[in-house]
Amino acid sequence: MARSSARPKPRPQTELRLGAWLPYRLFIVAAQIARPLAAFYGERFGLSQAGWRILAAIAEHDGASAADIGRACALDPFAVSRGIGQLVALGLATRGSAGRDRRVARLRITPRGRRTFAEIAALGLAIETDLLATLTDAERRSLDGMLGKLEHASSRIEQNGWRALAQQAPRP
Amino acid sequence: MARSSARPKPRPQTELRLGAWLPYRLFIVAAQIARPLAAFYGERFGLSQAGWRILAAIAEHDGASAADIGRACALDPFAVSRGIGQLVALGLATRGSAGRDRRVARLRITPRGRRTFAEIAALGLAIETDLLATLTDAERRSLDGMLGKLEHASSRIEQNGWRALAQQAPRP
DNA sequence: GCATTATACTTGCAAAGTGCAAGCATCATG
DNA sequence: CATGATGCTTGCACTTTGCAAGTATAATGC
Repeated sequence: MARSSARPKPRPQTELRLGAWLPYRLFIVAAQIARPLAAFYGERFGLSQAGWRILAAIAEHDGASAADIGRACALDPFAVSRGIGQLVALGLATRGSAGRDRRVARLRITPRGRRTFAEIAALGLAIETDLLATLTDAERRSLDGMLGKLEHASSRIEQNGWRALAQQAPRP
Repeated sequence: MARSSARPKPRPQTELRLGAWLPYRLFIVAAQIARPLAAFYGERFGLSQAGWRILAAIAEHDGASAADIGRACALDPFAVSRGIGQLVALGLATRGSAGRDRRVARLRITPRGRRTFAEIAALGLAIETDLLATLTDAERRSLDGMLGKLEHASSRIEQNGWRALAQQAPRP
């Protein structure tokens, strides 16, 4: 534990207050945004969250494999497979075969899928614009870099698991 | 992507790329943090996410009612009731009755609950410290205000529902 | 006072989601 | 061409969630 002398360096908070705890605050924002959007694509198109994410992924990378998609939208192979099934059943995507290796799926978005995506994306962008509008210019400029760092750090945390964290946690 | 021109208006992004879309990025960070912590309190204490949140809430506001807790940690009454049941079953909290109105529950944390909370909180704070350590001083200073604004904006978005957003979304 | 309505929380059950073992088809290797 | 690896899918048990209905208590109206 690094204790710095003169200035208040990275605050070494000693108690955890839920409402002030960074992971909780991030979770709340993410959840509050996700719910109305999920209500929209759920009611309107019968899509699950996985379905929407995969649709966005193939809208961007048409012809991707299931593994590609899993990487692009942080879903495990089971969730990807089921989400694809949903998209195919709804007529928003088609399963094809990549030429060389016939094990890998080639996911193609249909015209209907593209229209559906555009409709959800419009709402999604409206939400993003709305959120960004509450920030100052300076905040908007710093947001991207901060999120990048947080993504990287949280990815590392997840990778290492809680046992690694238990080391650096002060003994209770 | 970020273009500094003469017109510094909020960028009107026209396409949605999942990996660059603010709600998705927030979700990923929140999920990547939540998973290892949930694995910890799940394996070690048999707590669910709701259980952990409620435990944190009563550690901070001992003697709160179920409704208070719901407000404090963004859970609906059903989830609160079940979470409390879990905490009581694990011996981490007790259900009592508030004097005046015997409908409202008075949730008290037990000594065991407090020790459990301290142990999880230690990990939680280690995670937070870890995350904050990747940011610059300036970023850390602006983070709190930004999260406050995002919390407020996302709360409003959820309150209004998707129908309100559909108005301001560009027609697809 | 006593019926009616409202509040605070709980319970039960069905639907949806998740995790994981096992399966199938295909490809790569010795 | 047998063996094992890979990419994806399916089945099944388990958990979580959403919601209707239930219980107990309090407040309100007549």
